[in-house]
Formats: sequence, structure tokens, C-alpha cells
Amino acid sequence: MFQTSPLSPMIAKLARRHPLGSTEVDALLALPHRVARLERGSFLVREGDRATHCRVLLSGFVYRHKCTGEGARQIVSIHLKGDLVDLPNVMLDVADDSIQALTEVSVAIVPAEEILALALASPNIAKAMWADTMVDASILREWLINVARHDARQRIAHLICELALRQEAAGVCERLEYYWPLTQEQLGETTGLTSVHVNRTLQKLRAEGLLRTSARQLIVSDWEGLKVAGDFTAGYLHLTPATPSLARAFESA
Amino acid sequence: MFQTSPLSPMIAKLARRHPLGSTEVDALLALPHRVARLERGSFLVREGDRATHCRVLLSGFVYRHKCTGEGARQIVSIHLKGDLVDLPNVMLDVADDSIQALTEVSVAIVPAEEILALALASPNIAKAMWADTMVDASILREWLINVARHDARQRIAHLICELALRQEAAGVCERLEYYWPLTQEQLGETTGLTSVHVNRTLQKLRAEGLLRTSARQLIVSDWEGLKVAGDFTAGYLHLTPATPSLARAFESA
DNA sequence: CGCCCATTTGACAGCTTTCAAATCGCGTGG
DNA sequence: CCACGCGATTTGAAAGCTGTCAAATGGGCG
Repeated sequence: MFQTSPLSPMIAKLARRHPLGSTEVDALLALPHRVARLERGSFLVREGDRATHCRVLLSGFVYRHKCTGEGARQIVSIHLKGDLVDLPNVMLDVADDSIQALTEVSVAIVPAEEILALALASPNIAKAMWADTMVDASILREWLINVARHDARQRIAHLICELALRQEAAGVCERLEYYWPLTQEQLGETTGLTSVHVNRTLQKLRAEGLLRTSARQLIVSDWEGLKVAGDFTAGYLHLTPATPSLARAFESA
Repeated sequence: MFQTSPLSPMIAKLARRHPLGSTEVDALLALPHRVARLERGSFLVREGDRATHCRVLLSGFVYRHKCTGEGARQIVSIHLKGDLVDLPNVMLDVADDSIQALTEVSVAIVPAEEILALALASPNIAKAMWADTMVDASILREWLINVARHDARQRIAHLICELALRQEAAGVCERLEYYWPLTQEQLGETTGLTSVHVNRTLQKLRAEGLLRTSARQLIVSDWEGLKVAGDFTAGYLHLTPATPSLARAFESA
């Protein structure tokens, strides 16, 4: 039953942040929601929208972005399976930035009041969700450093390492061979570079034998080398082994 | 009584995020804490520390920072009066980055369990604190854009506008003339620039008549001009008029 | 087969960094 | 009251990474 709800990826993710009891898992499973499918490029949220709903990402990728006054676009986060995409908006009532589908996605849409009431009523759920938003903040700080202090090669290698581990943790794929959701243009919008420069830098990384790309698939040929190239250390992701706490969730369920 | 506790700045700040009732204000006032004074440069937290305490900033400035593998330092946030400086660390058990005093500061030190228990037990306090951490995340996203998409002049002007409004909101000073806590070196570490380039850029801003500096004091000569120069829009700060919700807090107290 | 979007390439300009070295400001001690 | 010392600010010249602007090439889908 836990396995079959569309919300299970979210519950699994939360349980990894803080152990949840059976009543809490049941309460999460009981959240009213409807599932929707959106095609690549669709807006889930536009900057300034009031947060009336919270979307749980069930499959695919979405990204948050914001534009400067001159129209330059910056991607500020990438979300994958299980993420409570607009929880931050719910906490602030309005959206600071737009959220758009990077690939075809399916989402569960939950009314904001429902998720907010549940989050505030149960200390364990609050802790799990809150911690989850704090991990997102930690990732954001790392992105800031990446953009501010790394050169193009480091920035790109760093992001590739991060997405490898996050996709692995979300149970979407293997670490060394995974679906790469970004065009080179979008990779530039994420790392603060031009698509032209992204292209040249990717060529270098390929020439160095660190990775290969085919279609939207990315293959890491040399994980250790890529980590070094990206000055990457995984601590900021606060990854927790999937099994133990999940087991706990099942135990108590 | 509300006014006289060292924790009042924090309570005022939280009440601006979400209305608090008298029992909640009392619970916050009852938090066990001791006040400490730290001199400029002291470490409040070091990367990797376990979060056993949460510090409430009572006066002065602190900043979070992290270093790359090559030793380049990046400041990822600046905190001022009333901020629950290491709430994010408490939520994740360990600190991702170091926190250091930018000026002489005084802080109230609260045991982590105490503040966590209170935050999770009271829905209104949870909402207020959670929203507050989400505003910090919003600021972080704006900093990312600032560093990734703005040139040196825009980055610096943007930060100056932000600190003006945040200090005004914290009730520390006037918007157009305020204490500037950063050296040019640190301003560079915040905006992803070299101190040399920061210096040259500040000279340009001064020559344009947008601002003046004397000692650690910053005077904005042309607020509108500075906003334009910094491509600055205040929305992301989620500032709320101080009076209404504070009044509410007093009413119910 | 053709269209459209994404990737690739080239040459050149420009913002920022680098590396010193000089100057300034200010608190301290004589 | 003035000299000293140290950190912060300022200045110069040269190198480098990244951006800009087109234009060509490639690949997938109808």
C-alpha cells in the first residue's frame, strides 16, 4: 500500500530525513491530491503566483528560475522525483520565481492548506519536511560557491557529480550512467555561463576522458576524476543511506 | 516585559513572519539562554560542527562562509539583529559551513533541543520560523542570480540596496545612512569579485554620485539611482510592514 | 525529405583577475 | 602630542577566461 500510492516517492524521501511513524505515513498517504501530466516547457508556477497548491514531483525534472531586469535567465534549482517542489512558496504565500518542466513530468497536486496543516500539526512530519527544505538551502549555498568561485570546467563537472548522486539517491538510475535533462543552453543558465562556452568546456571534459554523452544520456567514464575536476565533496547533499530509515518507516507501518 | 528580554528582537522578527499569540510569545521568552559577547572575527560555528546550540543575534553582524578546495572563500549569507543564525544547522544536525563574527556581536545561546522542541510543538512558531528560513533561502537565490548574471557594478549596488532595506527592517538604522560591516575584501568574497576590482567599482559608484563612504559608514546619495544600478527589486526580501503584526503580538500578549 | 532545435566553430572584444607596490587610516605606545 | 605599525584601500600594467556575434553543422521528428 505504501508502495502503490503516487505519493510514495515523497514519503520515502521524507522518511530519509526524519523517521516517520505509521500514523504519520498514513496521514501523508491520505493527503488529497490529483495527478497531472505536463509536457516539457510547461509552467508549474509563475513568479508572483499565490501558492494555492503544492506539487509533488512523481517523475521527470523541473527547474526554478528567475530573470534579471535585462532578461538574462538563471536557473536556481533543479528538482527530481519525490520533491515537494513548491513547499517554499507555500511557506511564504507567494512564489519568488517561476517553476517550469524540464522534461515531460507527472506531478501530484495537493492543496496548500492541506499540506501546510499536516506539516504544522505533526512534529515528525514538520521536522522531515523542514529538514528537506534546509537541504535545498544547503544545495543553493553550494551552487553559489560553484558559480562565484569555480571556473567553467569546475562548475560543469560539479553539477554533473551532484545530479549523479541525487538521481542515484532518488532511485532513478545508476550513478555512472544517467538521464541528462539539460540542454547546453540550460546548463549555461544553471552555471552562469554562455551556451557557447558550455559547449567548448564539455568538449574538453570529453577529451579528458571524464565523461561521454549520447542523446540525453550522460555516462561518467571517470568518477574520481570528475569529482576532482569539479572540486566536489558530497557532504552538502546530506545524503542518507536509503535503506535504514526506510526500513524504519516500514517497521512502524 | 516583551521589550526587555534579550530575545525580543527575535520575537519581533518572527511575529512579522506569522502572527504569534501570547502563549507563544511567552514560550519563546521562556527559552533558556545565556548571552555572550564575541569579538570581530570569532567563529560561532565551524563547518562540520554538530549543532548543539542555536544562536540568536542580538547586535552586530555575522556571516556564513565556505571555502573551495583551492581555499577561495565565499560568503553565503550575512545575518543581523534578531536572526536565528544557526537554525538551518539545527534542522540538519551538522553545520555545512562556518559562521563568523563580522563585527563585535552579542548573541543569546539557546540549546538546540529546546528551540527544536518549541519549534515543532507550536504550529504558529513553526510557521514563523520556517517562513523565516524560507526568506533566507529566497535571499540566497537572489544572491545566486546576482553573482551569476550581474556585472561587478550591479552586484555591489544590489548588495548595498539589500543591506539598506534589511537593516532598516531590523530597526538598526536609516535606509540611506547605515553601518557598513564589510571590508572591500569581504565585499569581494560576498559578490564573487577580487578586492581590487571591488575597489575600482566602488570608486565608479562614488564618482557617479550614487553613494559616499566614510569609515564604516555608508551613505546612499541616490536611492533610486542605486536601485537601477543594482537591478534591484525588493520583493525577494518579503519585507512586511513592522507595525501591524507587531501590534498584533502586543495585543494578544 | 524537410524543418526546427541543439550543437559546434571562429575570431575578436571585454570584464575581471593577477601580482606587486604604494598610500592611507587609525589605534597604540612613547 | 607625535611617531610607529598594521590592516585596509588604492593604483598600474598585463594576462586570461568568458562573452559576443554570426554562421555552419548535426540530429530527431513529422
